[in-house]
Amino acid sequence: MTPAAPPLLADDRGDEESGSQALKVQLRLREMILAGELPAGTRLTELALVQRLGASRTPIRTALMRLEQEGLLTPWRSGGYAVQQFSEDDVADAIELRGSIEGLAARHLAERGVDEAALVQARALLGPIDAVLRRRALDDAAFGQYVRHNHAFHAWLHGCARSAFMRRELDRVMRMPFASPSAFVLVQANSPQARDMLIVAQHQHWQVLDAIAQREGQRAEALLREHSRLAQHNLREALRGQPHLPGVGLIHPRPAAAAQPA
Amino acid sequence: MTPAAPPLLADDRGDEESGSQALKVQLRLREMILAGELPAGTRLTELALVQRLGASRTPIRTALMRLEQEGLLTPWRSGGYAVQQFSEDDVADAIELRGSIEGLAARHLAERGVDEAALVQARALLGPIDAVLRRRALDDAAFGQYVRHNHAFHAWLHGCARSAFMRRELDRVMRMPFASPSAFVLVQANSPQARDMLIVAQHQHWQVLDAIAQREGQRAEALLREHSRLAQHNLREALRGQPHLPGVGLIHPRPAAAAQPA
DNA sequence: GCAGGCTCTCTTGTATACAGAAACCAATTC
DNA sequence: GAATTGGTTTCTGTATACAAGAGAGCCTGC
Repeated sequence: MTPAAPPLLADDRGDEESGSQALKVQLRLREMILAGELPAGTRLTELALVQRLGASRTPIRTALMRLEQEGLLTPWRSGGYAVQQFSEDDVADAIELRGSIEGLAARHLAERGVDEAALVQARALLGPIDAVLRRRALDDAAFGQYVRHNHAFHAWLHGCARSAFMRRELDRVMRMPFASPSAFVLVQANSPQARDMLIVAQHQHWQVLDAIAQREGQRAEALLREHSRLAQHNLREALRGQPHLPGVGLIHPRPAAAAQPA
Repeated sequence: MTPAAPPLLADDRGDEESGSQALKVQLRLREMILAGELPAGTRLTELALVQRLGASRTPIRTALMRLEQEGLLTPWRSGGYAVQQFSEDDVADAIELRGSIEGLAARHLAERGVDEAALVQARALLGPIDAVLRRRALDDAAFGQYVRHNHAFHAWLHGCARSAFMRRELDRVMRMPFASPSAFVLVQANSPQARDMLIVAQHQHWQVLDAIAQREGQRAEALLREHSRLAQHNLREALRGQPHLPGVGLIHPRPAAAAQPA
């Protein structure tokens, strides 16, 4: 489909060969989970992972704790972890929560004001998206570019928060499984409405920026909440249409969750 | 002041003698940090903690990772951790974020409706607060009771969320340093306005419940956002008046943060 | 035939040894 | 006197051995 990275989740800097064992295990495990190699509900025991991944228990333990914090693993009643099972409600709530928090951040920005330099910077981030969308038909590369620039715009918004706390939380919310601003964008890359949806999204981007510049806090907040509803739509499409995409297998359409004994 | 637990943060079930080493270390470290025994910016090395706390490196490592996730520790550039430094903006944003997320949850409840049984349960939680506040003058025990019941009411709200994801996030937000619904309530326990503030807060509790019952989502959300502003007020009072309270020493009044070379 | 208890195994929790990397200090040289 | 460079120290990252707890399965007794 696209070059390399699975675009459903924000990729932390292209998977490098280097890095600590713990990081390698963390990335590999995440990959395995999202690829469906480890289905939801699977119990993960440290010893089994030692054999399977070739690292010792210590870095594996570290990686497991990180992935639990990330939300991909859930604690097992008697220690250890299992692959998290997501309901459709889980993902919908995650997306709405992301919209809420980003909306809060945008309202802050509007109410407190931002310097012209930051606005110029943001406009420079939206420009390339306009350029990409100017074409009538979009290929996979174009969608990849959209995802990348979209990510950069949201990252700009996050970076403008006044407190380190808020920046951390916004970062967290963007890393949540399936709640990333670009989640499921590629789902219907080849559908006829795909381009139209990006057109709408980009329009919202510009309006958010305008609201911030005009210091219309309420409007900025409402816009970002609405913005996240596009992701909701994409999620529903992904579940109905193409349940084979990476990560979608973790989402159980109807029942909340049943396989977790604790 | 009050019986045992430091009421600034949500206490996870009164500190038990039992439990794993990792848990004991985690609780002890948190206590030391909030007591000011480990001032903001202090670097924590594993080996030093081995000597100081008597546990081995493994559970100490675990506890440090947990406390980082909790937000009390921040990563040090070359591995390890330092005690997190909070700016006033950090705490203000944390409180507002809590209000936003709780507001979102309350709106969901109102829009989707809750069964009568849950409402009865909630009213049963607010009753005791009414009883406590009926007295003209409140002693420390009364404030302690308020904190406990207040916590229970917010926990009820959180427990009603439809998705496990939302419940997890609400739990998280209540555990964030200084953002707990009862944070800083005891700050001015002996001030003349203290009781009045609790009266207002309790009024808001009832209105939230009413809004949910009437399925007025927007009203429920606005009420909980406003509700969190009481905590904002208490925070400011705490910083101005009594900077010796547990945990307040971690909050640096003006500058965002300077001591973190990360 | 069923229930209770025992044992055995599997898994995590804990302790510790070893290696590599980074920071610090001091000495030496320009 | 300042800067650089070398060694030394300290710290985390990793591997692994040991212990304790839970759970399953089996055996025995009723």
